[in-house]
Amino acid sequence: MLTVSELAEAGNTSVHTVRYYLREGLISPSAQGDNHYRLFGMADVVRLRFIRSAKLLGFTLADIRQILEHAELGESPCADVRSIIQQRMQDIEARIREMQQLHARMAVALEKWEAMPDRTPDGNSICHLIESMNQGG
Amino acid sequence: MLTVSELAEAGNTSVHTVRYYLREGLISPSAQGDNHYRLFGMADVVRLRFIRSAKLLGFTLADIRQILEHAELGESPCADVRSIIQQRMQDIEARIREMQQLHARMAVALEKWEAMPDRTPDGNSICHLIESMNQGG
DNA sequence: TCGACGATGACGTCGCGTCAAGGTAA
DNA sequence: ATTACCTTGACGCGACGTCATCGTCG
Repeated sequence: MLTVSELAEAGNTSVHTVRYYLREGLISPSAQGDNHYRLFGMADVVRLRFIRSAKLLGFTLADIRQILEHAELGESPCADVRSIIQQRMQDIEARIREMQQLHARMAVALEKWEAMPDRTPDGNSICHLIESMNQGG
Repeated sequence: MLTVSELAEAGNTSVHTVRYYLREGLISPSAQGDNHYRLFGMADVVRLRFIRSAKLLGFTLADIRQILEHAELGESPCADVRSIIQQRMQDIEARIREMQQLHARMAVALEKWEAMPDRTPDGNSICHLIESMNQGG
């Protein structure tokens, strides 16, 4: 039987993550020692590794919880898994596009600012560099 | 003099955002009515619009706080502004790369899974689709 | 009188990390 | 006795959104 830190090591993660998953009910100890220590077996290692693999593949913990619940009922979670990851891929694509647009705005600003002299703030503007982006683009 | 909601409208944002900035001390009311209402003038509108513009350019609120503090001391924040945005651009680039790598892993997984049949979980694996990614790539 | 607005305050988001105060193992 | 580990619990992050409860305006 493994302790929390041993389980964390076996699952290639941190004790904080393991404790968080315990709090959230994603994993639960297979046994309790007389000393109140939580103890885990190989099934728990398999489960933790599954959770970590799924996270690395882009599933959220809410996704993983749903998959685990299906699996515990003896149902195949495969259909869920395939449809969830398609949704997550679309999420990621949208976020990448947003960040690329932001990056483009930043590049435009920086290029414009490099040719502008420094100035102290006055009553009309706080930082003329930033305020210049409102009209100019 | 403007109320919170009027200020929010003038700054093209929400009352929640304005109240958050008030809590954080990024803006503060120019006056108080007898009724405890917070009242704002045109200088506050300028300040709020500045904050919103800077956010849209990719500055964090901590960045903006620093810029505002320099500006309030009468110093030019231009050097700060230019160096901060370069840092934020690097941050964004790193995050975009991470998300692109994640997206690539997801695409590989999905393609592999489309050819795999559904299966119910057993003692060895919770979801063979996800566990197949550990060894296979 | 009533609905839209104002105020303060606490809690949720996501996935942990950090810190505190204490008990236990070797 | 020391040190590293275990426990529970609360709080921090970023930038707000949401909900609750209350007072105020028109």
